[in-house]
Amino acid sequence: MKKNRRTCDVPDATIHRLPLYLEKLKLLQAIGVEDVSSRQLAESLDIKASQLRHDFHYFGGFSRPGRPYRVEKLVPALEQIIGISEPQPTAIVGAGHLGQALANYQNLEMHGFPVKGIFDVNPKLIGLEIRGQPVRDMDEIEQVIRQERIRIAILTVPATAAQAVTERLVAAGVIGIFNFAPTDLKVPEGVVVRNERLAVGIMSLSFKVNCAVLADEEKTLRPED
Amino acid sequence: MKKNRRTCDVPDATIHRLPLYLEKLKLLQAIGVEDVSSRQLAESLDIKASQLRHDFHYFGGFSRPGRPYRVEKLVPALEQIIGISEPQPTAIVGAGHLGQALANYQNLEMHGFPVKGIFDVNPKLIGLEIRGQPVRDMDEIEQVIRQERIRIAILTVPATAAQAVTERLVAAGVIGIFNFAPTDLKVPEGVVVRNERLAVGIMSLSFKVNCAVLADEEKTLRPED
DNA sequence: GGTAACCTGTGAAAAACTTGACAGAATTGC
DNA sequence: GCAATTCTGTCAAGTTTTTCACAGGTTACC
Repeated sequence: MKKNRRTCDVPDATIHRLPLYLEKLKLLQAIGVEDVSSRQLAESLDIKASQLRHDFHYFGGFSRPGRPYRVEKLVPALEQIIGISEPQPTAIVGAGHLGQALANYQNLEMHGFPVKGIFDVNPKLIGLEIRGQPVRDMDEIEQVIRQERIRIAILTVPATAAQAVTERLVAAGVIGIFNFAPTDLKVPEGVVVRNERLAVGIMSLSFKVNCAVLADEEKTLRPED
Repeated sequence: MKKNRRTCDVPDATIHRLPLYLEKLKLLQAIGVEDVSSRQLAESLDIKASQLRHDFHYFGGFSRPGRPYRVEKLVPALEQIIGISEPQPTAIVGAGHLGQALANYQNLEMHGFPVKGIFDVNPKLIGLEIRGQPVRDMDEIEQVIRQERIRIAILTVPATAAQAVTERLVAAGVIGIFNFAPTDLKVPEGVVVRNERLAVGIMSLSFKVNCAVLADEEKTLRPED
């Protein structure tokens, strides 16, 4: 039991670094780099090599000891760990400005999340084509989710609609929700939600900016320190 | 010295929770709630009350002991800590799909970040009006930043342009950058960058989804556990 | 006025995460 | 073949963050 669960018993902090590793490795792969040591990779990401090795250690077997990592092996290994060895068909629910922007964001597909359905309730948006996909009526959502075997949905609907839409998504088989609506979602066990609050992001930036300003003012006032 | 620095010597984890507290408190304020205890507020955010009190303790003086927090006091206190007592004029650089989506996102202004300039190099976009603001030529960026005293910029340009644009922004006086370009920025000391990588977000979601699926499969295979 | 019910601030304990240190493996140069 | 170098896996130490526990303040009710 323990052994099989291994890949999941990983700290959040590590999980958030895995995509960074993968991105950097893909970049290296693209320019033809074959080997990379923990030190090189860590330095380029501005973290400690020991941390990187520690992270990889949760999964193990990425390299023979004594030799650097092989980019060619590491990329598919990380892809499998992250769950994108196979493309993960993805739905975008809510075709407002943000939904459209994400649907246009070609990197989504490049990273393993091809958009297989875009949905909205607004008749004015239905039928609009975005990168080859039509915006569909919400009525079709269950059918498309089942047909395309969509497990991940990106939620860009207004906060007021978010919970109701979530319930439809979950009922139809979605088990991962990337939530851009500024509200918390209640989901049954086994369904994963990741909240992406842009307002929260810019506010924490603002806090740090404010601190930097205060520190600077202080320095100016008392240069003797 | 120490005393004045107090508000900045705060763990990152706490910083990221401050906006959540503020948001929830504003919601409470809107429905007329006057008092809120650490337990109530914490529960609604799905964290421990002790953590909330500990977070507030970094700043101190939010309440008289023995009595719950006053929403009316807490909201402006948090706004000041976060640095949005006064609206923070903000620029959006890059008026592609994402830039436009953010410019349309009225919550930005509601949260204290009025958009005072939208910029792009693409002549087809220049002149387009978004919520009362025209998309301006990048040539005007220095002038507008100085005139509007913009300190925070949202960067939604392609990765290839990001570093060059950053340098112009910093030279003109921007000290906080909310970076949506999938690349790391080099900035001088005193300038704060927050990277918002959508691809990273969806990949960590995918990892957890994948784990949930594996755990589920395992349970199905060996129900005796 | 006294007691019970809440409440926060605070410091200490516990848990989680990061970093340092080093054993042992592979390679390179001689 | 051997020494020097470079590398990972691993565990222990160090640091940070979260949680617990409780002292002391306030109110409400009897």
